[in-house]
Amino acid sequence: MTSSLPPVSDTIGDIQSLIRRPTRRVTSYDVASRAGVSQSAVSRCFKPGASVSKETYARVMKAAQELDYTPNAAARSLITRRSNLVGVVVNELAILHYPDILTELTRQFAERGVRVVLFSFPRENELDRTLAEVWQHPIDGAVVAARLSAVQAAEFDRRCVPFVLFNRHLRDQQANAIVCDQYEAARTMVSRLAGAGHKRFGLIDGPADSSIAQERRRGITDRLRELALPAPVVVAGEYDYASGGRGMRAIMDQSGTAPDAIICGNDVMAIGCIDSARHDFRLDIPGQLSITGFDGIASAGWLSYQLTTLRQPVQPMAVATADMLLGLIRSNTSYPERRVFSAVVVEGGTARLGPAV
Amino acid sequence: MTSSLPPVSDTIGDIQSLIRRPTRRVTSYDVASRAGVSQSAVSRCFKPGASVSKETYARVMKAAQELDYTPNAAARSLITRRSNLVGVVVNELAILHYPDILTELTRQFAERGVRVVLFSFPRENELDRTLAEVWQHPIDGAVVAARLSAVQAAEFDRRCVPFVLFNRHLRDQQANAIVCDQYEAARTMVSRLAGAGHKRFGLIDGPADSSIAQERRRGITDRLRELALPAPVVVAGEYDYASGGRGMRAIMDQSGTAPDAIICGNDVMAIGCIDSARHDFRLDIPGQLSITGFDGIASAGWLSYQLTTLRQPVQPMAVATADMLLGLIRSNTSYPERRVFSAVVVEGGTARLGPAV
DNA sequence: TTGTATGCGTTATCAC
DNA sequence: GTGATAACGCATACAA
Repeated sequence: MTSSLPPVSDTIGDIQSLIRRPTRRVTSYDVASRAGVSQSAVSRCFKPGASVSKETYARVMKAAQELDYTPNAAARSLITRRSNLVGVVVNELAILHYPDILTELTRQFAERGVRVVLFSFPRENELDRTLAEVWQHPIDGAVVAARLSAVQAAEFDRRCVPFVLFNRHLRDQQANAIVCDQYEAARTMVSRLAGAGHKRFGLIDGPADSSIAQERRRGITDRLRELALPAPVVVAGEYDYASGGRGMRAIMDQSGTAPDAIICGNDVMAIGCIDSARHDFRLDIPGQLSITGFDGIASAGWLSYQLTTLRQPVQPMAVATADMLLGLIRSNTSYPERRVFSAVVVEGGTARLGPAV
Repeated sequence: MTSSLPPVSDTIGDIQSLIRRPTRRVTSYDVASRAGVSQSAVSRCFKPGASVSKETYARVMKAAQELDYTPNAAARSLITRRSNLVGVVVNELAILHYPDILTELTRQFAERGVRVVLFSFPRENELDRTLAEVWQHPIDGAVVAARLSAVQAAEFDRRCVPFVLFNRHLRDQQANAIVCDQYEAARTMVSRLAGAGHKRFGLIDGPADSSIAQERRRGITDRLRELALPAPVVVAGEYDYASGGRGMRAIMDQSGTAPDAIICGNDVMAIGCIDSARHDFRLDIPGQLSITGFDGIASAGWLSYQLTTLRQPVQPMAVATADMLLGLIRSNTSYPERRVFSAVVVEGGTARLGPAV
């Protein structure tokens, strides 16, 4: 054991720990010399399907443990061209309002030996800056839950970074995507509400730059038209709690009276809408007014709300996302595919619904 | 331009995009030959404070843009020993119940040119497995929002991975940490409640393995004792919504009647507690019962709750965390320091409080 | 300022 | 099964 090797163990609370020693990193050579084998033997021991004899393996592992050796990730990925890291590009608001998605994606990737690097951006128009960051980091692929332009998508291809869109489409272009069918979900909700006799609808819409909001809105208006019901009163929202209350008041302002039902672009706004309907207008929900949301977040189930909503199957979608992205990374080929999941009606207590068809 | 260079541009929707070409990556050599300079010149152009002539820089950047060149992160970090990646080790539940922390940390690190790799774990006893993952990845440091044992902390030191504890302590040992003073916060809340005349207290405690819960509990019992008030009725909770309702019912079971005030280990449980108090027991909050929480999450402010709670200064804490960790990474030295922030009382509408001292 | 040469710590390709 | 040896793509010391 030469003196250039780092100490094997360290006393806890040692004075040395105050000043971090510029200790040389433990490399596979250190392990090799300690175990009395070649460096390549050490390398093989850390590769899953390699051919090493039992005893060599044992000696190497013993030495490795004594030295606290872990293969250098940078060196490894330099040669394997794999970092076992994937980027997740997502709006900050999405994390705050719907953390389930990030949590589930992280879990699914982790179960497959891959870690998530978070690229959150505050506003959709800062996406370019965020993407510039993405290229600087050693990721094998990316999950993109953001409105990607054709140019931005092309850059992923040029840089050979496979990606899967999460709940987004690419206009006029194929791309791998995992989506929940927002259009169908919206139509379903309208049908169920209409089935219970609701005729006059309000809509607290999501942000203009949200493609999800657009699809939900389109589904609502299309279905209402088919049912020969009047077009909804639409007011703008920003997906946050305050937007729900503002939207409720705006609808009352415009209509003078409450509609039969208000469909909100997401659960958080629906909750804000309920609170405003109850506190500001003393309305009985769902007696005088039905209110529904989209997403199926945890707080939608709280007793004070028991929101009637459409739950996105987050877990299956995350599984599909991880499988698809890792498939792309491993196979290197891509036949663009969209996997479409359906939302599930949560029959809460904030809306009168007709029977499921 | 030799044929081995990747194509500069690509037609969108091209059939080639269906089968991802195993194109060679663009390296600094490609840029160098295109710009007619040496590889090291290219390298220097991508280093902030390097000495390069205006024209060389311009030619290199032009070539780089034409080729879509980005320095290979793995190769760079192999030599610089920096990945510009930090790990965040955190419980999944924390993300779901309090996503603000992760969002704010990610934002603060991003503003400093560093990205976050997420290491979430489902249960505290799976931390070891998660830490094993941490060593496999090229991170420059870590934020640890988990109960670290002395052995686990020592491993960070041995592996020369600087870390900052977030809202945790290390028993009998110094470590860098950013914390919110939970003990003080708990005492403050008791004082304010006692100041309004509350005498009989209930506590819906956090999980046994949560050090935050322990401190909050200790603050509560200590302050009650000092005020010569009876010890609180304590029931266990798991930090989730259901625990709040269960806790409320358990307290009623044990006491037969409602106490004057129930302090909940976090906001989510407080919300569950409020819902149960109102729905199950028809209690007026805060008329018949005061209920308080901890954290200051977004939904605590919703009209249906307007929870009286203690807000953790998440943003300043995240700033401090980023500054401290990056300082440790850059300086390589460490004089263990704790930066302690105070929680702020949010005078909501779910508790009668005495005057602030 | 610029180019040459070297090394970072692995994995992969060979002979043996 | 094992050990030399050659990449991987960059940053940097040093010479020019």
